[in-house]
Amino acid sequence: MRKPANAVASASEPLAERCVVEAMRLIAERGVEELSLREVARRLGVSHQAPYKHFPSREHLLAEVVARSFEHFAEFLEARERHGDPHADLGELGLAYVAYASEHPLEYRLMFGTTIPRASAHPTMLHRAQAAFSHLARGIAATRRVRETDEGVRMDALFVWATLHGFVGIERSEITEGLAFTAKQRREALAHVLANIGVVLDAHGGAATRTR
Amino acid sequence: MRKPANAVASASEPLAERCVVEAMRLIAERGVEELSLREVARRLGVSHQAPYKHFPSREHLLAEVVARSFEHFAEFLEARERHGDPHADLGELGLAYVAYASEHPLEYRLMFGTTIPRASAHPTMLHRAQAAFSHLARGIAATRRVRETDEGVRMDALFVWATLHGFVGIERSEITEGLAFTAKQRREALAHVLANIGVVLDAHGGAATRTR
DNA sequence: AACTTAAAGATGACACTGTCAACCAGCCAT
DNA sequence: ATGGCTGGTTGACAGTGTCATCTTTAAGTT
Repeated sequence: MRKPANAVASASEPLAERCVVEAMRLIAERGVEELSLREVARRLGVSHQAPYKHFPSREHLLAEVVARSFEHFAEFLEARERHGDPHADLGELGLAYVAYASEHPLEYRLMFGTTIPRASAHPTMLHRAQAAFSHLARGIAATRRVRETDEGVRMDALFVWATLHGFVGIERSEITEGLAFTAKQRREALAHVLANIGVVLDAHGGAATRTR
Repeated sequence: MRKPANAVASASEPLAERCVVEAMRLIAERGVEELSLREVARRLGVSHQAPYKHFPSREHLLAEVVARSFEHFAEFLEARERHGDPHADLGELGLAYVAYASEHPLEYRLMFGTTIPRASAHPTMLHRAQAAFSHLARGIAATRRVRETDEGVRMDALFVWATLHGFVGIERSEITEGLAFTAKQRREALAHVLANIGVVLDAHGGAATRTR
């Protein structure tokens, strides 16, 4: 139904796919602001108008790239944990979240930092985000004796997500660099934030994640 | 030393000031992506190159606008609280933070959502951000018997900031709309997040903020 | 087999952008 | 008076997204 994620953009691939791959590469090289349909076409050795046969506008191509990033993100989260113990799994999930943001800053910034594509216009993107959220809610619910749809679980999931998201967002925005935090302190900050999350989950549910 | 913040951009103002004001207006109207130095110049009835005498590039003008937003933000936070009780003040600070993001979404998004201007290149912007941060740290320190520069206070300030920032970021990004949260639940979510912050601060310092 | 049709791609044009270069009016200090 | 600096103008250039208009090529239909 879909091409495998590790497919290489060879000349035999359909142009739409090659456009997406090349766009991601271009963003990785020069940043999302520098993404240009013409440059994509140029690198693909194709006329500057060819991509328009597959994407109505630059924004639509960007939205497709963002959707891919969400997919990649979900796969990344899925690939971790599985320790058997729900509490440890939840801790691993938090670490994986931050690790992804740290290892793939471009894609993370694409997903949460890009204001260009209005989410409501691209439903598949929302669907992917929803999947990631219920992943988290499931992890929290597993540490208690309640369902994933439990009100408290959903509230706490929102809290955890907000905290992690906010942390990487602030760290990414280079503002902390102007705040006289050393590199060591920033690493400690992550541990501190995760520990605080543990405190909250501990207070609301069963014993929470251990920190390190 | 500085023009009053509510100054109107009349023709008698220096051009640099008028550029900033008009840029903010333009961003409010059409979004940050549509900001164009030429359009600013056009609306000011001045040549398209005139703004370049005051701002080396488009990015520098944007950085100045962001710096103003930080200033506005700090003033907004400063205008609240003052109840006498440090704990209540801290709670008010949290509410004010979220209120600002809700009432001035454009400026908030400018401050934290704009990836365009690399922060390190614009020191005044960083300085303003630092001021906002120490405001928060001061609020937390006031509830304990330690200084604003205390390590634990700074870590907790970072945590609080991250949580609030992440919350408004997620709420703003329309992702929650795809998550089947009702409007009432989202209001409750704010209270829940603030309460969780209170739990953490409570665990680390003196008795923390009350919720509602 | 001949003809129709629609898609995929190529060319060219237009309005718009940021930015570089050169030029010009004052003004202030020497 | 004159030379330089500051703030302003005009003109040009390379890029960009996007619209309109071909050309080719492949798939169907009769």
